Amino acid sequence: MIKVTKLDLSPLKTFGKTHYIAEITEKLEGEKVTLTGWVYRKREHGKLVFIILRDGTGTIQVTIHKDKVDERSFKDARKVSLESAVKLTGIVKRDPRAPGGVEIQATSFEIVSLAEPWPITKDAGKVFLLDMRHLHIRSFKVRTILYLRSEICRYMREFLHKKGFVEIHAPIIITAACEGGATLFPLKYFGRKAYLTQSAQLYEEAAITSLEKVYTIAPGFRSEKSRTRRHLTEFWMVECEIAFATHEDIMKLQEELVTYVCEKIVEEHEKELKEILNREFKPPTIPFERITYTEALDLLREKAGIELPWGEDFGAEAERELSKMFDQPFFVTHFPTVIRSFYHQPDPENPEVTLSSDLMAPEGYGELSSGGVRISDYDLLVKRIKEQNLPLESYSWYLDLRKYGIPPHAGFGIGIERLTAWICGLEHVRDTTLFPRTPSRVYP
RNA sequence: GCCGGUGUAGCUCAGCCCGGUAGAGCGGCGGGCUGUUAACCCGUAGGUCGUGGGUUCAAAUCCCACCACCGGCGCCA
Repeated sequence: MIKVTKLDLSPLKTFGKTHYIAEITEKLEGEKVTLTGWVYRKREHGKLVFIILRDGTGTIQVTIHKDKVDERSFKDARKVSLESAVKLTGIVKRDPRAPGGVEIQATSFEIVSLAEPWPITKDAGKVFLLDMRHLHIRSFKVRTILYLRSEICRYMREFLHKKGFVEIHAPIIITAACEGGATLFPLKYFGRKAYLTQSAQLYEEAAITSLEKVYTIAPGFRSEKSRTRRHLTEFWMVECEIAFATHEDIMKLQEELVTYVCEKIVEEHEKELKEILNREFKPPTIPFERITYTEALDLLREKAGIELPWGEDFGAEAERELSKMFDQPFFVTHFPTVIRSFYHQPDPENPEVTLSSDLMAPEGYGELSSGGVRISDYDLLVKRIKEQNLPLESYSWYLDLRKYGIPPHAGFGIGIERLTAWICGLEHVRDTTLFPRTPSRVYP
């Protein structure tokens, strides 16, 4: 039997129910309870019908004997189809034959909403399940992932508020690229060109001059035909930006944040992780190892036989191999200036590299976050924008910030789907989303 | 955008090489069963074989084109 953990079930009970399934224990033996939910399994045995009832908190076996309920209840129980919404009343009974040792012996049973034959069967393939995503999200596996994603976000907010961060909401509709290179989704905006944002970062850089430490949990959009298990066209990030911060400051913050989230997940949800997602997960310990980009190239050459010229970004294989060399998250720092976005601050000691870092997950999961120090100097920023052939006029307000007292500042963005996929041990980031968006899928 | 693969019943697939009346399992529907654990037993319905063209007496099968999707690469969170 499945039971969720750490969910406060007391505050809201509706529709006449007396309990949620997770609350039904041996201690309630003999008590009369009313439950609502969905038919998860059904087995008919003539005068006896077994129903495994599911609600948002778990499952429990219900027995409906012909002789112990009224005629209409028994008729409903025989007729009811999988995933129909139902309401029932019965007595809690201990019975070793029941899964979990406790069952409900129904005294009445009522169909609230009769379902058509359920299209999802044990043979369903992954494409079909995505087509049926609106129905498949009822499964315990999907439910658990979506729930843990919610918890991951809650823990991130919890942590950031403890650290004095202010949550802001940056615009989703924008007029210019946040970074060069990546393609934006265009849209019509009353006769003008506008786009969907790919990052809140530039707006956060404005916000820190008011609120000092800000973060946002928001979607980003990339119109790239990426066909990988790490990309979606619509994805969510937690992005932090801090005034008067150094590169080391944001790396420390990231390792504390990620560790906090992982510890809380294991502390409060290890059972679901193990039993439903089959995931053995150990929270990382601080500090995370830091290696420079140049050291990473050496490691790849020595340990994986992958030879990359200095100044070239890691490919998928290199990133995966590097990721497998560690057993907990680690930072790769000081990426070459030529492969980083225009806003990254070059290292004053060696302008060939930037004060930037990617946080990498172990086990082949690869990049979780990307961050660094932003350029505060007006002239340098103009130079970098020109070097990357970006339209200067698009960035005029962003450049303007550099004229009006912007301090040294730094920030980072963590991919929520990637973090969730790593913690839950999933193969594909799309499995962490309610309705994934990929180049080939905008429906359902 | 590039490389590889797949497309046949509601679902998962076989049949294709070697052309000759379209198959299985699961699910559905009808019936039976008072202890099942994604029960079991009996019966039954269900198909423009991705689309278009070609070869042939005959095409799911051979040829050509196109489309859709999957896996990987590139791009990145």
